[in-house]
Amino acid sequence: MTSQRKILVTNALPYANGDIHLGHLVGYIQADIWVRYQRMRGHTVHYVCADDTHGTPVMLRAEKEGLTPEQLINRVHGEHSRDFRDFGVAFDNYHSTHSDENRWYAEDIYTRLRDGARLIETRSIEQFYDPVKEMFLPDRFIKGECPKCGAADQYGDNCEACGAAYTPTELKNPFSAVSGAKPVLRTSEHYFFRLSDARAVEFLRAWTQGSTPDGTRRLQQEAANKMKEWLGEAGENKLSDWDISRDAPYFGFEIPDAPGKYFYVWLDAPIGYFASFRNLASKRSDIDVADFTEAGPAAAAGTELIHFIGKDILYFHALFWPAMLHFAGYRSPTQLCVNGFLTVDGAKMSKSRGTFITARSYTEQKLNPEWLRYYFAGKSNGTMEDVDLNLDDMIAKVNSDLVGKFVNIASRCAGFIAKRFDGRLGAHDGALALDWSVDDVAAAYETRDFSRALRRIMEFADLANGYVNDNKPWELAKQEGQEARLHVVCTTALNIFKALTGLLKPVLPSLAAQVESFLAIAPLNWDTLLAPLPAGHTINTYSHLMTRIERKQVDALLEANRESLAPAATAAQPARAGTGKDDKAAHSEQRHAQHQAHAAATEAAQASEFEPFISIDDFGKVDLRIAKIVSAEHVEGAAKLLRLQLDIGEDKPRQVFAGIKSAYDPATLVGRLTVMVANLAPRKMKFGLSEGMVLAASDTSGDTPGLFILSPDAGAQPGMRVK
RNA sequence: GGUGAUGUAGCUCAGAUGGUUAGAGCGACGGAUUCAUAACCCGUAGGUCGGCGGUUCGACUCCGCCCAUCACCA
Repeated sequence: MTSQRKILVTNALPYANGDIHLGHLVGYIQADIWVRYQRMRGHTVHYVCADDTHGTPVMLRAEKEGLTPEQLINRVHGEHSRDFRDFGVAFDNYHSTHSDENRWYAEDIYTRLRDGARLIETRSIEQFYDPVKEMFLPDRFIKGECPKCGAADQYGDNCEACGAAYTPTELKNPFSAVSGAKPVLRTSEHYFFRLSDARAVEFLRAWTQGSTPDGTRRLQQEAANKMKEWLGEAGENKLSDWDISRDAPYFGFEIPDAPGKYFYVWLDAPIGYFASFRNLASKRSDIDVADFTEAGPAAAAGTELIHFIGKDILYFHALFWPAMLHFAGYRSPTQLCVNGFLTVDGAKMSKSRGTFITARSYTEQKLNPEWLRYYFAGKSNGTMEDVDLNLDDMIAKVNSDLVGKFVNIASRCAGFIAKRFDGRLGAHDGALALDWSVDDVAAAYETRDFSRALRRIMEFADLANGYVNDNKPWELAKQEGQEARLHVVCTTALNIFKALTGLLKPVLPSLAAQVESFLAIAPLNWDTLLAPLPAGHTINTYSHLMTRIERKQVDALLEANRESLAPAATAAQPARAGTGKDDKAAHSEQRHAQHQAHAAATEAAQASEFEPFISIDDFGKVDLRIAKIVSAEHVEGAAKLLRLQLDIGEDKPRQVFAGIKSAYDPATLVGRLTVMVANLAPRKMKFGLSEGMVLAASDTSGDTPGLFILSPDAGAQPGMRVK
């Protein structure tokens, strides 16, 4: 650690479709803090990112807005750049995957994989094609009825009603979410990266479990375990080849020697790291790109490549990406730093609750970005655990730590220095040497356990306030002959304040800059932060460094992000027609932003209160019957199910599995009358055939617990039709 | 359904390799203080460490089962 490190740090590329929100910022802020810390230690860090611009969702969204994809991604690039800048996320370069550099790298890596490692092959696959729109449809753009449970309006990859996974070709009555047309099966030649090749599997097994040169794990323990799961035991081969091509029309790069075939967006997305870096190097004279990107030179130069990503895209960064690089002769990543998702007040971000908070709304509501940086840092411990944004906690934490403790030190001493000593500092109190052991703060920063770092730093802050309290400068100021002592006490407190500022600087760069200006000092680094300022040094006039968060500001923020139920309902409508915001999710359900956006869309659909009208004929299709519960019993091995035998006036009772175990003791159910759907398609379950469904009420939002089955009034008989 | 993670005071979280009365910050309450945007300082109360069982002289810490939450996979 004594020698100077040379590190290329990247953040996951946000997709050029949609705003940056607080969920994104968790990972960016963590990376930015780490980068700033490394620089304070004197290491060389190049910190790059870019917009991820390719793929069907961007193409369709641009079309919908009447723009070319280039126009759309240019606009979004501006928005994203500004959002990151506002939150102090200071990339050296923020580029785009739709760039010459990226095309060059994508083609180079591809051809090396094809001609060198011979890991590319083509295969014919059958895929749904939209004859109206004249394009092949990604899984998420095909909807239909679930082949397992028959639920309507399900996506092409899995059913949200029963959770079943399947391929789009298994859907019943499929339709294109783009045009509504009935898709037809068409054969197309696709290009595959042969991840299942023994060389790739062997390489990944070693790579994922490996360590960085200084001995830390390349992947966090949890991530490494997950990879073991995906890779399987030695000898096993659980990886399948990766389809890296898409047919025209597609917004992306055409594959060399393959007219009409385009690189799948996830092929060129991580390559964007290199593209952005190369673009940076083209503007600077001090960077040798090969030292960071090519296997031989990188090893010789001892450079590091560190990716900060969300756990949703671990798969891409721990399997495809390192394998692509390695077998194309590029250097593979040194380390992956994986962060969890953001929840707000313990729940997924929600548009109806206003907790799907965009970066822009945060700054527009005049909240201080460093509040959020401090709070996120306090919740970051270097693991893949989800981070919860508890708004009340954030208010308390920021107000108490930053304003009450930290800023207060300067605030309570600066006046004396200005008024009594003309802004000149005195001697430092020998009784309070700044011989703090900041090594554990350093170690905490290094391992991205920012929460631990902040705890230690706040202990130092308590020390300072205790010192001021014990020495009572306000009394010294009134006493004859205590001028010198007053001078020492206030100077010492400000020296402590300076040290604290240095320690907090990676987290609070803007506040630190204000303090550096106030104290009239050069930018703080790790080696200078503890040294007391020399006696006689003149500081500037103190002005308030940070205000408190007020509850009403947070409420206004939530209000600004809240989608009322009415718009949420209308938003859900076009989603059914396939032109709504679910487009976003189509890019890849694995993606962080999309993942959360999709969760919000789902939630919005649920919050939409009622489904659109159906006709009486539609209702007539549902055969509801009064059923008598003949028997009820637990099902061995099932967590939620009860096995019911229901008499509906037929020869023999129907067997139905009902997910009501949590709410009902089987013994109390026997003999009861309830209502069942008698013509629901039978469903084969692990425990046997389920021949219907009993009706039960519950609050789908989960706010009100409980599950309540229906009962008819007295007099109803088993088998009676309900309508 | 499978796999993994998590479950510690009202809230947010710490608690190496098992060992006397389980910690911090915030909040609450009481006191002190007035330099500081009611901040700061001192103190008090609060937890059967998700539940049950096991291993052990001894478990929050190890093992098993169960419950809850979350994630991934199917």
